[in-house]
Amino acid sequence: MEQPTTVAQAIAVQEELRGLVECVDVGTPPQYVAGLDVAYDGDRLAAAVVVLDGATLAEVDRVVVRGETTFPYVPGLFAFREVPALLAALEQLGTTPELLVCDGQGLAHPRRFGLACHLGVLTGIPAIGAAKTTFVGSHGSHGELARERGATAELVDDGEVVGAAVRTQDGIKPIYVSVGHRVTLATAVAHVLRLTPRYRLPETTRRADRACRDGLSDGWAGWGGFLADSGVEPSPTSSAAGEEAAEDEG
DNA sequence: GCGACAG
DNA sequence: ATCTTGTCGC
Repeated sequence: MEQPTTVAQAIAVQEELRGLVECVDVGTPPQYVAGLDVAYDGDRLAAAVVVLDGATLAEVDRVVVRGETTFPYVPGLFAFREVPALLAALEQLGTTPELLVCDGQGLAHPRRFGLACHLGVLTGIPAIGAAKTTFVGSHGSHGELARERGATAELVDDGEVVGAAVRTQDGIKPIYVSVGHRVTLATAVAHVLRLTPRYRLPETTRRADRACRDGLSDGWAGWGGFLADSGVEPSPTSSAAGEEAAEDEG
């Protein structure tokens, strides 16, 4: 039952896989870090995986696949909408990332099995969730997080610490980080801070967002199901100068 | 009971 | 997610 059709089936899958989440650090600091995101245009979609060098944040690989939606957006079942395309993109990758930075929640989910947990468990690759807004839980009463970059506050839901609000830049809205798989919350937060030298969102997320969005524009010339446009191509459009107007937010 | 609800 | 220009600020 890996490709559920109904809400009940999807919830059953989450209940079944949630027990496989590992909340511990494994391996060495990642050399390759991947950002994943999906963009939509009606029932069509483009999923992107962009791999960056963990130390320099330079892009080393990327894959964009296009296809069609197979599951509607249902709060709490978001993963079932994005996972098929993201897995297809990961398979096309010529590199093996050691960390997946997902655009959504990990354990900060009503059933403690958000997108990051789902992708982590299915791939076995350490994964973290980095969301722009909260889904469950709050941090208000648990001490306001300081205005400075690096400040954090526990994200608590139903008396349980499910993640952390993380201020990635001075004086800007925090993002919400949670464990996906094979990582601890502290390590997940550290990774996010290393990936946000300048903007609110991780570089991985920003690059993946741009990639899948561009993938939607590039037309649909007779696709045959998750066709991929991949490889390390000398970025023709985006260059060094004039990239100052790019803001985060969805 | 009513509203809120990752992207 | 997506609809959307100019504008304020560093």
